[in-house]
Amino acid sequence: MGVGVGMNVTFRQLKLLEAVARLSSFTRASEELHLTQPAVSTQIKQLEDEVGMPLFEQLGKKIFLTEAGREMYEFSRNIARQFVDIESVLDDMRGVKRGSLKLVATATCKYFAPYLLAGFSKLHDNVQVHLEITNRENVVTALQENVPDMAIMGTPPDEIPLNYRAFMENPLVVIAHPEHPLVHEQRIPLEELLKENFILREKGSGTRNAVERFLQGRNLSVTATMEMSRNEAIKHAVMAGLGLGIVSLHTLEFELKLKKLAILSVEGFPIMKEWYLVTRSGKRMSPIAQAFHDFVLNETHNVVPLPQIPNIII
Amino acid sequence: MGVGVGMNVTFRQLKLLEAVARLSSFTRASEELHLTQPAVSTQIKQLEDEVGMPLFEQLGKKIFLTEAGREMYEFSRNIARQFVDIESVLDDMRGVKRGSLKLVATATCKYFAPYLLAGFSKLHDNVQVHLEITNRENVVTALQENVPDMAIMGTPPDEIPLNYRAFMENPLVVIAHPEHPLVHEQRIPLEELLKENFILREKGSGTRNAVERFLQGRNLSVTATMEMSRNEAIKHAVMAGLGLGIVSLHTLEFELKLKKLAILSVEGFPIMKEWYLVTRSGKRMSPIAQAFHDFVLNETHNVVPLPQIPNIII
DNA sequence: AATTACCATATATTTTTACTAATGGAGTTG
DNA sequence: CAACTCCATTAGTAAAAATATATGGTAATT
Repeated sequence: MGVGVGMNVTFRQLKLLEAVARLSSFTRASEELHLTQPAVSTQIKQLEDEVGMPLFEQLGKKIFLTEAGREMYEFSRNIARQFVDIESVLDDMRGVKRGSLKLVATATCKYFAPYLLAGFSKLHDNVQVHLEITNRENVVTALQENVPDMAIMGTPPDEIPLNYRAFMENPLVVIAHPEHPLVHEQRIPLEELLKENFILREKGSGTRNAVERFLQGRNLSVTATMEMSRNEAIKHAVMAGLGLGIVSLHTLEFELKLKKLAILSVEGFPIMKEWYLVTRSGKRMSPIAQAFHDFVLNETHNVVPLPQIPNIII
Repeated sequence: MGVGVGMNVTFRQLKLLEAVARLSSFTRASEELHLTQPAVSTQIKQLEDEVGMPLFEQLGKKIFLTEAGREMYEFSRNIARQFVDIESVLDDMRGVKRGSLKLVATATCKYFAPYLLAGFSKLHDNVQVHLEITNRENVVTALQENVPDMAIMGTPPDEIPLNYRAFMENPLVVIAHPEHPLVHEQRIPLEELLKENFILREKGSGTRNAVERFLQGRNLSVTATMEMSRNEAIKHAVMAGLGLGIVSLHTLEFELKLKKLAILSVEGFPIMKEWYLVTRSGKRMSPIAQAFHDFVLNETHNVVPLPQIPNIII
């Protein structure tokens, strides 16, 4: 059932009550509110009917509140106070001063998404940003359930109607141990590359899909000697000399600087994917979400460090 | 200035918001509130215009609250809660369960008014009763300023328009020291009485006025050898043998029982005044005030002990 | 007694609100 | 793909609510 408010009191009546009580005059209240005096009289009368007791009494020229009137006056002050509160909350929300932003992103985003959040947070003090990093499947169900304001992922799903915007390149590169024999070759043909052992992400992962689509376009395919569900695990396997890997360049910031891994120059690589900002179509974005959206589209390149590909001329 | 409630939100809109949010459906909300779906849509839209942000979003078939919507939902719950509170307060007031009653009374009332209050209080637990005993002048100004719900006095003033109802007799009697020579005479003629010394209330007091009017009607007058502003003082003076006094019978409860004072049998006495329950005309009596008014008119004789006049056959 | 200040009330008018009916869009379901 | 659900929107109409205008009463003021 509903709220159980039996009374048919309107805010307007409370406003009038407040004015009349404060000014001790129907006439002056009517002037303040740009009404005629009878309008005030009838409204107050209706309120009195709702309350079931007189709220004012006129003795001679003077207007007094009855006891019920005093209660209702107090009540209307309380209500007014609540309005002031909610208004300031709404003002803040409109001004992107306050609120929250909930993001969901696929695993690889953890290498750059924090830079985006940090940059955005710096601009909006009282905005709570929440980022959940999870696998692709969970990202999709989160979108379906309308949990986040937005998602960040490499390939928008097609199960649900979505809006997406690419905002950054996502180069997939082949990585090898720095002392791997292929490291110093240029423009390695794919056929040659595929003779190597590969440590890949599991089937169904965005990266794996992209690789397979890429090879399929050339009537080739790859078999993984090992499958791993974490980029970190793949990198370590490659560092351990167990084979080659294919990962997003974003995952390699430190390993390249420390020369723990090398990027191979392979024909057709890097596979150029993109990172997408994804919202459910029809989603009414909050001012904050909109602000973040704009921020990402305009400022990503200023905020996210993309590792350089050192030994390859594209 | 006013309350500063800029928003033109109506209570109705909040009710709809609450219903839509609770049922996650415009259509079902419209059914619950016996409205059509477009009516709900337009009201919510107006509310959204007031707020300046969308409150709901539709994704697929499902309706979700936006963040602003959640704030407004919370807000409407708060408001509804306040309404519930005030309603119970008003219910109590209507049922005479709660509230306050403010009385003002002239000095002599202190001998019986407490019995009225006690009797009334016994019937109404949570009613705060306040009684102020003061001189006649203050009672009048209190009435003028509309401070009390009601006044109790012996002679209603004619300076202000009033309603008054007599509720109890107020016999004025002549008192003497128990060994005064006149004590055993019956039907003492006034002329003889007036040869005595008199200790009277000051001019302008209700008792004094009544006495003077009474004598004036018979072309007589009295001069006070002493004037005192307190009934207690008069009684003590009489007990001390300084002369005769004229006081309300109500003041004599204990003195008669203890035979400290005697009442004389005087021609034309006791002067029969009455006690009046006085309200400003036009005063809208609260349920409590009304209840007290009725109580006094009906129950006074059960509650107030009126001393018997022992040695006089009226 | 006349005037003034103030509120109540009746009637007329305007504004708001809601309904009906119809349509369209978006998404879900069979 | 068709049928269906749900909400948005529009137009026309009816009903309800709020307001204005005009008038009258009461008490204070002169």
